[in-house]
Amino acid sequence: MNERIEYLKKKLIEKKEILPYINLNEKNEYAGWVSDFHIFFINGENMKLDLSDKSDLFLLFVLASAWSRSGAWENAAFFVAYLKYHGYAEPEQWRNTVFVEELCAKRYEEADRIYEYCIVKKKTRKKLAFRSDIYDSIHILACNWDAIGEQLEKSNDNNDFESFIYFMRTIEGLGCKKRMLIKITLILRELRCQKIYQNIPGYLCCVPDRRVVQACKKLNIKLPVVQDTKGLISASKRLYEYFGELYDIPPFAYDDVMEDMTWI
DNA sequence: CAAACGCGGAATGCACGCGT
DNA sequence: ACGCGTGCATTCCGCGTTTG
Repeated sequence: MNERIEYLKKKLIEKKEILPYINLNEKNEYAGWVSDFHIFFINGENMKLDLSDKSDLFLLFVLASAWSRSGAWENAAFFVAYLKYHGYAEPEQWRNTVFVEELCAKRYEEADRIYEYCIVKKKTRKKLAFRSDIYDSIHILACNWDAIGEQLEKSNDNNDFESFIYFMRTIEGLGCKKRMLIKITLILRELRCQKIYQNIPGYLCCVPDRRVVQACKKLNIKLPVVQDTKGLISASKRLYEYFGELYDIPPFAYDDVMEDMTWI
């Protein structure tokens, strides 16, 4: 393994306090993105998802679907905070199409009001937007919620989470074009980080998004191109070989961590 | 000759500036 | 204040090209 990769890992750990999305535990393993959103509600509570809680688990899937869309990542993060704060996190609610339409109709004002109850250290952007098409996706998630839960249990019992990835791929309407792809491993990563299921292997938990792919090019890591489930699994496997319990975070953070590197 | 690769663009909804 | 056009962001996919 080349020294640039070791340097990146070392720097990442050094900068973990500065870069808010790097949530590491005391062993310097990744604690998961949803373990801390770095958003505080006005009642003093910290925005996070406890995945042993049923409705928080639902919100993890909502986040993954919202993140499968284009647009600034803050939009998806604050959208989930909005749902959590208002208690809009029950699959039963989202199966009701009237509820979905009503919420979708007031998405502009709700996005504008977010900073009335969400406090952040540093505002990364002033304007937030809740995409209209994710509301339908949440409805689809809610309608498939029982089957998703069964598939999770089955995968854990059979020690086969690849079939969970394939299953998620069969659901239409959760992603950018049609179906969710690379954010499926994000779901598994968060579940593994919070130790909700015992049999999720680490190599199914790395997310080869655009940022990660570009950093890997700079690091001379040959990442398989992700265009289907098979490619996703092999890319995730490769990332895990290099970064282990830090998953995809080092290449994700590449630009932020290596900005002061002078010896490329 | 099938499988893997990789580029470019479709898809989608919002941001932003401009003119009226 | 409002509508319009252009550009942005990101994922996912089609299809031609390379590779073993």
